[in-house]
Amino acid sequence: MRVPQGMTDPLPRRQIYRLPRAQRVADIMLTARAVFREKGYNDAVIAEIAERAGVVEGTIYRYFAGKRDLLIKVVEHWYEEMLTDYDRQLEGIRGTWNRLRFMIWRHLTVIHDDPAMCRLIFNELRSGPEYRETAVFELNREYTNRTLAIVQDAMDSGEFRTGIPLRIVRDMIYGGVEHHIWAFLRGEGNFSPDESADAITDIIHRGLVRPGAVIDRGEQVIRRLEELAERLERASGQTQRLQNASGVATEISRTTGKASC
Amino acid sequence: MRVPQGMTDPLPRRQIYRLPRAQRVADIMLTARAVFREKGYNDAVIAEIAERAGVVEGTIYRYFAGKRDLLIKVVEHWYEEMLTDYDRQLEGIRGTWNRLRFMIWRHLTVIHDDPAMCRLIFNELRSGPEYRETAVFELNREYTNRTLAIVQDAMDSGEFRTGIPLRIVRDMIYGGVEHHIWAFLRGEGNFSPDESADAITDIIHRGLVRPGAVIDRGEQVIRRLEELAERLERASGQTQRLQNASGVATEISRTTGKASC
DNA sequence: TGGACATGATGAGTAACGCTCATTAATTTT
DNA sequence: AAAATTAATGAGCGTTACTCATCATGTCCA
Repeated sequence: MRVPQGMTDPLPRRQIYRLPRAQRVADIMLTARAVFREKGYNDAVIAEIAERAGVVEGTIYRYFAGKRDLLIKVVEHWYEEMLTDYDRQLEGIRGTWNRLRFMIWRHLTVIHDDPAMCRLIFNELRSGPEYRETAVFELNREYTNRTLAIVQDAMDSGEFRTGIPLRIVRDMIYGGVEHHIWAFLRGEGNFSPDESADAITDIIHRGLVRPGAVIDRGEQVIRRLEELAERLERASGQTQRLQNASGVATEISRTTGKASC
Repeated sequence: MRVPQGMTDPLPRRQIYRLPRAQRVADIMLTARAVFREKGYNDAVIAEIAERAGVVEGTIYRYFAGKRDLLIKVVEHWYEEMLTDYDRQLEGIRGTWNRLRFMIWRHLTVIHDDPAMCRLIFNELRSGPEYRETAVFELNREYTNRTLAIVQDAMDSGEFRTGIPLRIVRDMIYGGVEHHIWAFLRGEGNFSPDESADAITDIIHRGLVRPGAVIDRGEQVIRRLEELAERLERASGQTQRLQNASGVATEISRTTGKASC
């Protein structure tokens, strides 16, 4: 037998609070961020986000096109927040090595401070087919371009040698960092942003910097021999070329020997 | 009105073929590989794999613990296949630069030849929590260790400076490659394994090689000329020339050695 | 003050999908 | 030929992202 239809408790539905759109969106995004952080994208459940945000599932779909859209918005918001003050900090740093080091260190530090969020970006967001339409993509582009500008400046001034595509430099830096922090992102082990930044900057810098002001004669000879070898390799298949190349090598090496030191 | 229960067609169930376990597993894995390649992990549907393999969903779960397990088995199989002949190829290459270049080039080539499969590894498999228990993880370890052994050898011989953690070198190489091929994996644009390998090897090598001042210049010249000789030998494809090339190298080294400081 | 209106919020319902298991039938053993 | 074994089936279940008809609340205006 049920409770008779008295005045009391005809509708067990709880009080509904209506909030302005902006407030609701902010609430949901904050909760979603927390849940995504804790569970990752796949294991995060919309129902839980809804409950913790104090709404019902349908409400979320009123403001977000779907789970994926929610992820994107959450990450974009975090990313924009994260990039604040970036340029101002960089402005205060002089010297190619220091500036490069700062960019690398900053990147490492962001990851170190919020691995869960970075995991979302690296593992989930960036795999998706819509990544290029994302604000994160565009912001990231600008961000890495700032690093490349440092390299370009150094090339222009003669400090770095030219001929290395900037794209490769970018890949080595950011790819290297990413690979480096991979285990940490998975919760295995730790790393020091300072030490890692030193090591990575070191390799990159040495890989790009022009050898000592005076290029000795030996270096010149070797370079020309190497170019020659490349040409021979490309045109290889002909045995008779080898003979020739060896002959040339011998001849030049004599010069080198004399001129080195 | 239904068909009366005559002798004809009482069970519309099709003929069931029972295959030996190994055969079934192979069939399913082959089909699964195709579907995963076409759709990616998330969009691949077990029902489709079953249908295309000529079985029913339940059959797949008889041989695989779940969708994830199926992915892992499929990728492991591909990976093992892919690593065949690896060591034998490397054995035939001399000189630090060339050996490094080969490792990088090989990696790039694998990706270039089967991007869909690599996408599965990079985006899906490696994100999962069970990656470290995977055979792919272990194989990958060995694979990268071979690269690090090359670097270590160069450090031992004095060709590379020491003090840079090998881990960082590994990160720069493999992270750099990965970042480099990212757009390609997403189906945006292309890349040349040859050119990319040259550029990446170049930065890494220069980043690690000991500056001329420390090691004596003559030694450096000799080493690089020796590498040159090796390259020329390979380019010619003639074994008998080896004698000749070695002779030249020796001769040069004598000259250089005398002249160096 | 009260009724109309716009819209925030609800929650029951749907489709898709991974996965399970009792049942069926092909194959082997006795 | 019967019994035992086990590959294979397919109906069904639980979960989860997502939809939509309905309801409730705050606002505006007569």
